[in-house]
Amino acid sequence: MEYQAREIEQKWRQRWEERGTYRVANDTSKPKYYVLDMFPYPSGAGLHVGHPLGYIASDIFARYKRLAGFNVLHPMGYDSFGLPAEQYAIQTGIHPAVATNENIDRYRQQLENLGFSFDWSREVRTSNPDYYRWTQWIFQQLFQHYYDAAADKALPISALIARFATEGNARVQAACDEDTPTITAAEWNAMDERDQQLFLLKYRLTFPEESYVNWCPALGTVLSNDEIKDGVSERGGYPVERKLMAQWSMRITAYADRLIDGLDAIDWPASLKEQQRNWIGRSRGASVKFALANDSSKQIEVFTTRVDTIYGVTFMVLAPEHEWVDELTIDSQREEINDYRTWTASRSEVERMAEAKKVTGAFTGSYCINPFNGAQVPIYIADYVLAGYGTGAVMAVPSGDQRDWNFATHFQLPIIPILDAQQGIDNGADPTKEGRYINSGIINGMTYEEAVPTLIQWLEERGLGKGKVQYRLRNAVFSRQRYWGEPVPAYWKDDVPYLVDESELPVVLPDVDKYLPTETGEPPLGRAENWKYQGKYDYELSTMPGWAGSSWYWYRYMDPHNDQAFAGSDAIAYWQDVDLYVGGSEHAVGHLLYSRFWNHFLYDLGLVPKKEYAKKLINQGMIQGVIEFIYLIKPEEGDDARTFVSADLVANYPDKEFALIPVHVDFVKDYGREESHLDDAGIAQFKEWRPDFKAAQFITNANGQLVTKSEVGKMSKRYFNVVNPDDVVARYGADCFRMYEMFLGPIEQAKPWNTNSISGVSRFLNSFWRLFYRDDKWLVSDETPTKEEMKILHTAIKKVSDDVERFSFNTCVSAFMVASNELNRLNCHKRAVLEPLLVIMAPFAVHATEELWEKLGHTTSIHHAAWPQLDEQWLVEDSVTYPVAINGKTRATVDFPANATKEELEKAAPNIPDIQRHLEGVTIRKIIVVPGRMINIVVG
RNA sequence: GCCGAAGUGGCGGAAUUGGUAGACGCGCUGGAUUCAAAAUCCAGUUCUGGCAACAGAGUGCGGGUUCGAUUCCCGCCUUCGGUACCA
Repeated sequence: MEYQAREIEQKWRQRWEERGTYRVANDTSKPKYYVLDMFPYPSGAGLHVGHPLGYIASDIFARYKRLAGFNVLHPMGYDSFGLPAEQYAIQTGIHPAVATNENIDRYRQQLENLGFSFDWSREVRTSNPDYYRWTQWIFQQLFQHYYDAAADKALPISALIARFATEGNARVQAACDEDTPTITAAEWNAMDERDQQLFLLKYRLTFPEESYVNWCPALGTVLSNDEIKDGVSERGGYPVERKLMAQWSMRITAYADRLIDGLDAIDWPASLKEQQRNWIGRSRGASVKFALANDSSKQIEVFTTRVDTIYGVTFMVLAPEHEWVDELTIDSQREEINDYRTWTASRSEVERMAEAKKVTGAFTGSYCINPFNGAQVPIYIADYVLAGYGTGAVMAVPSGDQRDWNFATHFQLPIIPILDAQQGIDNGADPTKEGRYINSGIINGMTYEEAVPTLIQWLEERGLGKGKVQYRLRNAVFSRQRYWGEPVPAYWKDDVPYLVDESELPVVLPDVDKYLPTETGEPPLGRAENWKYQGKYDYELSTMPGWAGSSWYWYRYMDPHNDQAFAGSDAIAYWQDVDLYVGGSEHAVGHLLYSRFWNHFLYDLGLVPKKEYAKKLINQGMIQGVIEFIYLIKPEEGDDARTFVSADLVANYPDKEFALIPVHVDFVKDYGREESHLDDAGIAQFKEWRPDFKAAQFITNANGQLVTKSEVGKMSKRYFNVVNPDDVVARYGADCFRMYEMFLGPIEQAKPWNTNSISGVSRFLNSFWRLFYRDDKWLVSDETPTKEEMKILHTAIKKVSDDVERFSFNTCVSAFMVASNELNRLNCHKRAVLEPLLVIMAPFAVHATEELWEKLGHTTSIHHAAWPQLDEQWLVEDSVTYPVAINGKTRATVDFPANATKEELEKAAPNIPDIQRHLEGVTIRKIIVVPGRMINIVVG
C-alpha cells in the first residue's frame, strides 16, 4: 500500500477532534509550557503559504514539549477587530462582524488542514463582547491609576487624591503632563469637582487630551506613529496630516525606563530589542538655560547629550515652529524669517526628508548668553531642529556635531575646538570624547568623565540647568474614530470623562445604519440609536486602536470562559507566562511594545506574576513570492497596437520605453529562475487571462520563448503570485507541506517560496512509509536490532533532540532522511528501531506517524507518547576513524580502537605508511591528539 | 549616516565548543527497469590538472593569532532588515 496522504490525514483530523486529543487541562502534575503564536487578523484573502511558517514551527515545538513530558498550552485565536472589515462594510453595508466571522471560518478551515495541535476550546476573538469586556476593564484600571516614580510602579488614583488633600503635589514624584502646576493642599481642596477631575487627568495612565495627531482623511481616523510608513498610512498608502484633536492617550512614557531595562531579562532577537530601544530613544544629558541678551529674565532651554561641549557653542538654533521666534526676530530680519517659515511650512514630509542634506536657515537678529562664559550667541532658526523633540531648541557646537558644522560653514560662523584630541576640525566635526578639554573655562584639562558632573553641578547650583533624561517615545494615542473596535467605556459630563460602572461592562458595540462619520463629523458610533444607557450617559464615541485587544490576549487563553476576571488567578498562577512566542518582526514597535507596557501595568496591580510576559521570542522570516514581469513597449498616444518583447531582446530596442506587466506565475515556465519564460501555451494562457491584450504581438527569442523578468517580493494578490497552502496540501499532503516548509531553511530567515525541492520531501515520506509497508505487506518484525541499527536510531534521537531545542527544524528533517535511508539500505523493519523513530518524527509528520503508530498496535495517540530516551552506549564506536594531518593538512585517515589512549595514538600515528612517506627527511616537533577528533603531527 | 543580521558548490542550505568544509534535498550526468513514458532504484557530481592513483586551490576581500580558522581578532567590500537632521 502506498502512503495515501489525503485519506489518512482526514481520518486523523476527525479522530483527534472526536477524542479531544489536544485538549489541555489547567491543573496537572506535569510542568507547564506555554507556546504562543501571534494570532492573525482574519483578512478576506485567507492564508498563503507564508503565514503557516511560524505556526508550523511553534506546533512542532509544542508537540515536542508535550512528548517530553510537559503540559503544553498551545492556543490560537483571532485579532478580529480591524480596519479592512470596516472598509468592506462601508463599501457593501455588510456588518463587519458578519464578514469577520466568514473570514474566521475560512482561516479555521485552512489551519485545520495543516494538522495543528491547537486546543480550539480555548479560542479567543478580540471582537467578542465576552473578550472585549476585559479589554475595557483593563482600560478602566489604567484610568484609575497613576505612575508613582518614587514607588516605581502604578498606584491607585485614590492614593494620589489623598496626598493632594493633605500635602498638595509638590513632593509627589509621578509621571504627569509637562505643564502640571505645583499646587498646595489648600488649593486642591478649594477646587470644585470638575477642576479636581481635570487636574487628575494630568496623572491618569489613560486620559483625554488635545494633541496633534496623525489624521488620515481618506481613512477618516487618526493613526499612531507605527501605523505610518514613509509619511503615508501603512494600510492603503493614503496621505496623513497633523491635526489638533481631543484624543484618549496612554501614558506609556511612564514606563519608558522599565520597558528598556526589561529587555535585558528576556531572550528576544537582538535586532528586535534594539528596535524597541531606539523607538523609546532614551538619551541621557542635560538641559541648559540660555538667557536672552537683551532680557535676562527670559531663558531659552535646550537639551543636549554633550553638555561637555558647551564652551564650543557658537550659535543657537530653534525649530521654525518654536513659539518664541516672532518675539526674537528683529525688524530688519523679519522678512527673511517669515519667508523661511513659509517655505518650511510648505514643504511636505517627503520633500523635507529628500533634501535633508541641504543647509537652510535664517538669522533672527537676537542673541542669547552662554551661562558659562557669557559669550553672545546668535539665534538662528532652521528646519534641522525638530519642534517635537526636546525643547525644540539646540545649542550648536560645530566642532563636535556634523550638522552644526555644516550650518556654521554655510553661514560663516566660528568653529571652536574644545578637546585636544579633536582632529581636522577644518574639514568636519569630530564628536570624540577622548582627550582633555581646551578653550573650556572651568573644565579645561579635564576628561569627559570629569567634565560632565562638574558642569551639571555648576548648572544645578545656579538653577540654570540640570541633568536630564530625554525620551523619543511619545504617549500613545488611543482613540480611533472608527466603528469596528472596542467602545471606550467612558462617558462625558461637563467636558470631564467618567468611567462607565464596572458592573455595566461590557459596553457593547451598538448597531449603526452606516459605518461612516455623522454629518456633524462625529465618529460612526454617533449614529447609534440603541445604546444601552442612552439618555443616561453621554457616551464616548471613539473606539480603541487595533493594538488594544492584542495587548493582553495570552492571559485569556489560560482561562477563556471566565466571566469573573480576565483570567482566574489560579489559571494565571499555573501558566504564569509565555515560554515561547513566535511571530513576525513587523510588530517590533507596535504590538510587542504596547503589550509589554500593559503587562508591566498588570504586574504593578499584582494581577500577573511576571514583569515580562514572554521569555523567549522567535521571529519567523517572511516567505516571499516570485514576481514575474513581461516587457511591454509603451505605446504612442493613440496607437492601439500592443507589443511584448522577450526580456533578453529588450536591449535591441534602445529607442523604446518599456512597461513591466506582472503575469500570473502559473503561466510561467521555470518561474523564479533565470530561464523563466512564457512558451506558446503560456502566451495563450496570458491572452485568455488578459483579454485586453488578446490582439497583442509577442516578440519571442530564437527558442520561441518570451523571457520574463523575475523579482523576489511580497506574496500578494496584485502580483498574481499567491500560493495557497490548500493547493500544496491537496497535492502532497499536510505532513509533506509541514516538513517542506521547515526544510526550506532556518525559520528566522526570509526566503522566496518555491516548490523546487518539495519532491525530495515527498519521496522521503514515501520511502519512510516503505520501512513499514511494501506492496501491501506489513513488514514490521519483533527481531532484535543489530548494533548498527541501534546506532542509526540513537544518532537520530540525539540529533533531533538537540536540534529541536535550538529551533533548527531544517536539520531535523535531514536527520530523518538520513535515518530512513540507512534503515532502508539495511532492510531494517524492526519494531524496536522504528517505534522510537516514529515518536521523534511525530511532531513533524503528524498524521503519517499517528497512522503507523496505530498499525503498530497502540490504542492511544502517538502525540501522547513519551520522547525516547537517548542511550549513549549505542553511539560509542568500536573504532574511530581519525584524520591524521601533517601541519594541519590531512594526509590519511586511519581507524584506531575507540579505547586507544592518547599516548598510544601519539606513538602509532607516525608509523602509518601513508604518513611515513611524508615524514622522510623532516623532524617531528610535536604530535597533537584530540581524542575522538583528530591527530596532527607538527614538523619543523 | 547610525543600529542589527548575513556573505559557503549550479540552487536551498549543513558544519552545535577552533579539529576530515560542502551533511540533507533539488538540479545535472550516467546506468537499471520499461515497447515507451511516468514513477522507482543504483552510481557520480566544489573547482583546476590528470585515464587514473593523485596533486593543487577553495567558505566575500586583505591581513593576523594558532599545529590547525567557515568558526577568534583587525581593516575593507557587498547584500538584506530597521531607523533617521532625536541635538
